[in-house]
Amino acid sequence: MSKHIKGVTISQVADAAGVARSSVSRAFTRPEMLSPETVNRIMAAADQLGYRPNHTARALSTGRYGNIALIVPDIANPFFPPMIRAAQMQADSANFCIFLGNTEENGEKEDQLIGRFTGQVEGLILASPRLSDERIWAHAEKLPLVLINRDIPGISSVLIDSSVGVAEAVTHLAKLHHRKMVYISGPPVSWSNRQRQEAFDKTALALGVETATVPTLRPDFESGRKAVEAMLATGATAGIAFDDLTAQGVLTGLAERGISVPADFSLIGCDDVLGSVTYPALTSISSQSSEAGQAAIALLLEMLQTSKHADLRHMIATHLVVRNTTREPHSAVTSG
Amino acid sequence: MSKHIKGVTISQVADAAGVARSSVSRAFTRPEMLSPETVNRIMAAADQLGYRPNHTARALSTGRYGNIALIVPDIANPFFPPMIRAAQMQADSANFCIFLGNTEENGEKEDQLIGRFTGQVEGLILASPRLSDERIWAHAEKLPLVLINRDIPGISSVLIDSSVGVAEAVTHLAKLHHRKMVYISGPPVSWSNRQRQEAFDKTALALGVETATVPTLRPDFESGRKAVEAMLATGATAGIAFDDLTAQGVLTGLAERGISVPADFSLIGCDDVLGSVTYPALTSISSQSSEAGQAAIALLLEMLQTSKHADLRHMIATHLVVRNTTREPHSAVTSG
DNA sequence: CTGTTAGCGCGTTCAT
DNA sequence: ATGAACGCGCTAACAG
Repeated sequence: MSKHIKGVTISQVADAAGVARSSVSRAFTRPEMLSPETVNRIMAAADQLGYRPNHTARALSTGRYGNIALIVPDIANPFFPPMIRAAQMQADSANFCIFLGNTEENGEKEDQLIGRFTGQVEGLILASPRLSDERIWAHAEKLPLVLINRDIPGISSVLIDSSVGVAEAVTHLAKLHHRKMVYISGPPVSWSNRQRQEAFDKTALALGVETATVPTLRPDFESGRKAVEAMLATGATAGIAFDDLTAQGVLTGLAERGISVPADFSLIGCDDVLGSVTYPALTSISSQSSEAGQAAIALLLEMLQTSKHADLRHMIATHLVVRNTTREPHSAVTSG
Repeated sequence: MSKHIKGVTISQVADAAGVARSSVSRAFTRPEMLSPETVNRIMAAADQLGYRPNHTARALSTGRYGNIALIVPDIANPFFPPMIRAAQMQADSANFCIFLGNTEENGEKEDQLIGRFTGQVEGLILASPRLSDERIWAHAEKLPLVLINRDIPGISSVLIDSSVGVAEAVTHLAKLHHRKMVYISGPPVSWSNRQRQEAFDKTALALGVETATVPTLRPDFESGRKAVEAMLATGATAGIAFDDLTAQGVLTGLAERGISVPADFSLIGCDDVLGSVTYPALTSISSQSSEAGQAAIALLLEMLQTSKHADLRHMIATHLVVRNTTREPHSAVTSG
């Protein structure tokens, strides 16, 4: 019980205003219950003393913490900042504060962070969690939980349906006469990755084009760069990367080997977070991560106001944005 | 006092283990005070019931919240994510949680957020605050506070000293024989902006080159794009933008007008957060925002452990990274 | 309308 | 080594 910076308490205000503590409390939460006169007197005393209601004490008493935790694998991945920003704004408008957690793509750290948040959060948002279904279920049992980019029965989630976009991408490449394509994959435990891989395989099969898959360690620039060798070894003439960051790494790796894009190799990214800032401007599968952030908070707030364990779902569409990293392969007959 | 999801309390564990509440408390905070035997018994009962100490109740009792608030103007600005990430990791290693606040470049919102955090954080980190010195002083009086990119007497801060980098940039351009340069400025209340503006003016004056300044509304892509017209009207042949985002907007605005970089105009950014992903690869003034995030938390933790209102300072150096957006102007005599 | 009384869940003296 | 009692700052019943 170390003495910290003197926080003005409700009692001091009560004394100064000559009323009971409860009246001060009411002045701040239910002013309509008090006579305007006393409210004024209390408020005057309050901001003259510089009183601010103590969030923690209030939370302990009401059971409502007014906080939400948002946990992401990697803040530095450009997919997340817009999501975090949107979540922040949505939470803000409901007077909620946001705890941010960064797991470094690590499931254990995720668990650890969640533990640290329990007892001060009303709900949890897990974006692209790397945790097992079982662990997530366990957490959802103790706390309202909304997932982003992960589909688990019985748990609310916001899903970016990239299957449509991936199908468009594969079709686009097939139309350009690519006969063999490679998928540069993301984290194996990532739902988005599995979804993209499946859409990739399925569409390719339907169109009769050959496929290959190259794994990466993490969805980032370096992993993409390092994947280039294995990627080229597959003999594919075009590739779709798990995300834009990986694609950007691939782009660099190819340039380092003197392989020019799109002349010698066609590449498509995912998430469309780099916009047209890469060179060549990256063809990518667009999703709105900001919408996901906004929707997740909205869902969670809705769950908080009603029954805890609703199983709501919010889908977000995707589509292909063609820019300058795709073209016909050399082997193809120039069709016009 | 609505009944929420059954949180296992210390009393339930105490009953289950057949001991007093205080013993359970001790088992979690001062195990050495108890006999190993009872500790075991308590722990067994605890994690059999799924008990987790309530962060909030503990905070109220000890006065130590274990939380820190980090407030930034715009999460989506690529300067901040690395900073946030580093801050997060540093806080993590000290078992602190991080509240994230996004002010949308708005001073009032900043005030409002700080208010919402009081009573649940032990300290505050304000990154590139848009608040007045007076308001910041007021806050610092009630709470340990560390600033990033803002220099106020008596308040601890982490400063990215871009004056060296800016001087290098101006010198670099002058050596290329540019005779008139323009500074595309950032938010007027931004300390970094003032610092960069001053270094720009001072160095230019010393080198005898003409200068001009063009204001922008916000440090983002759109503002940069819109500033191009005014920028060109100055007749300058080279420009230094407040940050990379603005520079990127300028780059696009120039391209839209058919003005090629660096052939027709030379451009330098600040922060070096876009790396070589722009085209042409942007020459920029490098700073390590991640170091700032890490240092700010370290400073704050240090302040928490000692006297509250220390006035510490941490400087971070910058330097020019030359890439492909600078060249001699047409008017210059080709020197070799 | 307003004051009085009980807790919220936990840490911490003070006894034992 | 352990238990009983009090308080952190605030909200919420219950009176009046």
